[in-house]
Amino acid sequence: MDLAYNHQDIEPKWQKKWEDSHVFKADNNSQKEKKYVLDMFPYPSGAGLHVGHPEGYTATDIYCRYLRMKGYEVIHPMGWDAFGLPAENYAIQIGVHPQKSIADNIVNFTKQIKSLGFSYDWDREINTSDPDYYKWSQWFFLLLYKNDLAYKKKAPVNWCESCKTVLANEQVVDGKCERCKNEVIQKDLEQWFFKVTEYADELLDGLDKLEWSHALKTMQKNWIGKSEGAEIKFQITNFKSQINNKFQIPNIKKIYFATGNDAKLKRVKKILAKIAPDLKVEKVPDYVEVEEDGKDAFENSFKKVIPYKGKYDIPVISMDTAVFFDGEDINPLEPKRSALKNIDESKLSQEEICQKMLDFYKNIAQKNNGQKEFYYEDYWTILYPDGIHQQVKNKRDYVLTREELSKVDIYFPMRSLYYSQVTGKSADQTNEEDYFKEFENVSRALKTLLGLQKINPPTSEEALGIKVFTTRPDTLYGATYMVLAPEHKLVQDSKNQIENFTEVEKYIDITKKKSDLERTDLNKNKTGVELKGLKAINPVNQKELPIYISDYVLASYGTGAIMCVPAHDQRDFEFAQKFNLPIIDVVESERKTKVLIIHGLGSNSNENWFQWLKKELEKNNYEVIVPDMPDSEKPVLKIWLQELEKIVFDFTEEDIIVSHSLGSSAAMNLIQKMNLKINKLFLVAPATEFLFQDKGVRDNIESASTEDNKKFTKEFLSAKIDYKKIESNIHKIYAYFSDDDPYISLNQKKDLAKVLEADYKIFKNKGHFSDTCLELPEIIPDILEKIKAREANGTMVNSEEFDGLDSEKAQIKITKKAKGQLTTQYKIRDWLVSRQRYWGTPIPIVYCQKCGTVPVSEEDLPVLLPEDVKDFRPTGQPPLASSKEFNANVKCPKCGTDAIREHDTMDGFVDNSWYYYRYLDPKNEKEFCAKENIKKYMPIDTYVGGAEHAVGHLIYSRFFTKVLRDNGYLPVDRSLGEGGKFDEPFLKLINQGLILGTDGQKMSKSLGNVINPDEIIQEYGADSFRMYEMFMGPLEDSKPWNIDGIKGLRRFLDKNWKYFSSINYGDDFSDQINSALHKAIKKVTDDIQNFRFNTAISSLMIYFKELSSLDNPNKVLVNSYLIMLSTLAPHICEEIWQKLENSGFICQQEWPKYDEKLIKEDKITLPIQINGKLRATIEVEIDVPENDLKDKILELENVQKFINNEKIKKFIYVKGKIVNIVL
RNA sequence: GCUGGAGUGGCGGAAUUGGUAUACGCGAUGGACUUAAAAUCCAUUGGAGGCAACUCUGUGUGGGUUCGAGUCCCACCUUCAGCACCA
Repeated sequence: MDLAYNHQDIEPKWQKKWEDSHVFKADNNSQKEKKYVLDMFPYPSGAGLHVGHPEGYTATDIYCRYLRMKGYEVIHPMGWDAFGLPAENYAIQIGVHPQKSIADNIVNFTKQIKSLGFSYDWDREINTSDPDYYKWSQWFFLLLYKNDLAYKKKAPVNWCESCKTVLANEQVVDGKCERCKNEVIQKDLEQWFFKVTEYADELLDGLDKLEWSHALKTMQKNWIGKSEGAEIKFQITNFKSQINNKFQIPNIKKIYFATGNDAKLKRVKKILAKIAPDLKVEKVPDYVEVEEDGKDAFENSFKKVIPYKGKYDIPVISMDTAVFFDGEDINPLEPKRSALKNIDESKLSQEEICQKMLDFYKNIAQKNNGQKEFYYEDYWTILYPDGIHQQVKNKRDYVLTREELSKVDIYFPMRSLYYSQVTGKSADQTNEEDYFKEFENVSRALKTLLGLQKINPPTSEEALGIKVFTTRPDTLYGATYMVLAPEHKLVQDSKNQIENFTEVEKYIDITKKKSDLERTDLNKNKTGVELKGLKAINPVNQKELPIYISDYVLASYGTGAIMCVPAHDQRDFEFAQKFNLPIIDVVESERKTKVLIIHGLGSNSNENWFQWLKKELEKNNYEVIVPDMPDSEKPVLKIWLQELEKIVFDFTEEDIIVSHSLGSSAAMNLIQKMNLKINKLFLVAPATEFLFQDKGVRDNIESASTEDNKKFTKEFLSAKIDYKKIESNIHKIYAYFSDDDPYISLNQKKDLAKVLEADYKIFKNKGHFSDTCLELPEIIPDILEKIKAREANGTMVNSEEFDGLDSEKAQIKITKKAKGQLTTQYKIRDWLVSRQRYWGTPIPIVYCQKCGTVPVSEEDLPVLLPEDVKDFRPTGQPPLASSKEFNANVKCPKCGTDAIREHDTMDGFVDNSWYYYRYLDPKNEKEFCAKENIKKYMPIDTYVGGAEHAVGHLIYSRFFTKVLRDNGYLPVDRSLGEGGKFDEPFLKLINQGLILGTDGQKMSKSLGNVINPDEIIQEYGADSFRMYEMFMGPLEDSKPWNIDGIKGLRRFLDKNWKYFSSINYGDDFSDQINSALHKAIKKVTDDIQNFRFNTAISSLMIYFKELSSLDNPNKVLVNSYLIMLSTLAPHICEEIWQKLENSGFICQQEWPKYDEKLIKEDKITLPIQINGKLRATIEVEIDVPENDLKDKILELENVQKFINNEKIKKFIYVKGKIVNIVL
């Protein structure tokens, strides 16, 4: 055997041998139990591998090698997340095509990764930028599209007019473009989204069953951001809706309206004339009224329509007008005919009838197990130019089931087209003015109809008004105004109603220009504009509320509008202060606010204005404490503070301290010492250390005080005060001075007020606020002044019949009264997947003149990314628009006419949301992955990667997996019992920590502290490198790189090499070393299973130290050890294994087992404590009984010494652990 | 501001979950080998005191629970990460 350990020979040699023998190949047909261990695949950047990458890879590699030895079929693949911006930016900079640069980078990465000896199954390598791969990314897009989970909508983006491009948030600096310094605007652009929000609740609940770190789970929880609350609608007074939106109608030129009712026709025509003047609306010429004779007629007509749907591909539109049951009309607008006919409707408002109807309806649905829903249907068809029509009408007693409804393309309620929700009358009887009041509903329905989009049926409650979401419906009586997001639809819709619209528009413009940073940076400084001319009505007390717009309300959360309760919400409070809006308390604390009054030198509780103030405040329900301070003629600060601490120990941020003269100094010392956090501090003629900075004042004190006074005052005031701390602990400080105060100069007043940021008042002729000052009325409003919102729960006040109720209990009751609904809101947004970039997966959509947005059919996938794009620079057009190849010969998959391709590509996160499925079947041309392979290997048992993907990749992947589940692509999971489907891709997830630079900072090019692994592997070898990275500390922690550390591990391997070069298998064996071996096996096995490699290594070192004292060690002692070590340092162990003339690969050996009996020691060193301090130890049998032990211990010299003839109170003996003698 | 982590020698970090604090490694100091250096081997290494046996002290700070606390509870300080007007 060679004397020198030469890693440069050994490592490549074994890497080749492993590869040639396919030892790490995962067999899809294996009968062994599987383990899927996955690393987050890297983006192959030009910079190459960085010491952070191999940390996670080494951990999984050790774990996989262990699992294989344990007899599992381990799948452990590697691939490339190759699409992404850096390659494209590189292309812009250097001019190398991304295809080329990525291919080069992959070669380099592969070389680097392979040099570390990882046990990947390279046959499964994937590359997301490979057409064979992204074909299936496109397939996923179509899957989502089919499920209504992919949609296109306008979204605001940062747009630079001069560069003609979308900018990322980081590229916007001070509201200006980073490059050209032009102003950046918020522009609405059509973007593709994935509806992650649909699964928000499930993504949240699913977290519970995952073995992820607590930190990561809470991160996802926060990101999803569920909050429970209520949706409440505020009606708007004097609102006249304006028609100011003209819709683009791309592919419908004429509509036939099938009706016998001329009033309806007239109404529709009128609306369409305004929103789509070019569209022709006609009555179906050969229209025949269908008899109103019940179910059969409707069903027949319904059936007649369906074939047309297939034949001409006509969208069939169904409209709900009322709810029916068993032939009984329960249309609330026609109550006489309804199921509610026995209710005396004359006493009920329309809304109340609606509520009754809804309850009635829910009741029925419940009786039917929710299976059936009941709709009364009117029926429409719309026709393409010169197309065919069919129409069914007015089947008043038909019960339409959900299945039937599903045959219809578009469904939406359109009651308002027929019945006015304002007047309750039918179309024929409603005058035009009333009916335009409902324009909102009607035009929306028509817009949907003409745009051929599916929408959710609006609820019957959704008439005019502002809907808000609130988590505090209990505070509804305290709402004093409303705020809309500047982007709120109502603002534009009520343009003509708003008297100050120019001002409003200006504000909207300004907020559009604000970058996100600006919007949040200035978040204390609230801005906004009132919408003059509009008022909202509080649904519980009918009070009129002003409406504002402000950018502190986000359009993208909740309903984009809020009710504002300044008394109980800090943000609303700040806004209300600024705009002078009323603040009404509706939730009161159960505890009285406390006020402590501290008197000054030589004074007491009865003097001056204190008792007066006490009485005044008690009238206002405050609890006032005025203590007599001890020895007030000769005050000692320490003693005062002791007294005061007893009083303020339970003070909260609600409470107040009023202090006078020397008492102010005591108050500040008290606050500082106790770190007391209170609401307000009043400093009345405060005597502080400032006093002595002015000679004039010093003289004044000299002359006015007795000798005793002087001495004590000086002492009292000499304590240092940390004004900054006091200022930060108190919400507001008030300072009162008098112009003729003999002790305090004007300068001090200013200095003190400034340093404390206090509100200060200067009174006339109040002296030192002592003898002459009997009352101080000015203090009352300051004490009563509200300076922050009280957000806690409590008891209801000012809330009519709810007064006295617990605020939490009032939530549901008040919501009910407001006719609101309990709802849930999420912070998570739909996932914007469009990128106006080249290097990504093309979105498989075409736009057809006739058919609109059409998905590319599956058999035409992949839509290839063209190679003839030369210029990647953003020009306003996405790069794909400039490709000839890409845009030639595009036909509509539906009608075959010319069409235009979607030019945006997809976010790279789409590609990597499903890659772990592709590994299971990387070459499959028919499916993204064969079902049986999913069944064999999913879900992933262990997933290791960086925490930076906590909320992106990990949420999106979970989302994709849930979509697959809902579409039947996931097989039953054995571990979840019969019929159980797995729907979480990553059961256990481990985030490796960062490896920091030697300076303890994050590695970055600019800091020049990046460590290149190549050189280190070159010098010390992959085995040393792997072991060092694992030995640095817990995998999940961040820790700095230290080159000296690796030397220690190299030293350890050198010692191993040297030792195993010098020995032969022999007979050296003892119970002691055998016990050590079994201990090591147990520890290493446990540690590897729990990814605690640092301690595994340390126990191997400890064992090796013992082993290496044997000249001819027993074979088991050596081989068990080598097998364990080989997971960490595979190359050197293979080499030693071979040199010791063992057969086969060490990586294919069986993992050693341990015997619990051999680990147990019969003798231990028992520590002996006296009064909890270690005083002696004793060698004993492990389970020696107390009786045998006690005397022995008491005889020990050191024990005797410490007991020192004292009585033993207690003798505690924990078997096998410790003895503690209590004296 | 909110949420979640983390604070242990000169450094990276251990501590069987409440039972001898500082395992293992690095560094440092002393010694051996060497003409010398490197490498290697041996010894020492939390702080203070003592010739020594040994004693006191010590896990961010201050309290508490316990026979016993790095570990549990309360408050605070520092630090890292994520979110950030989410109604």
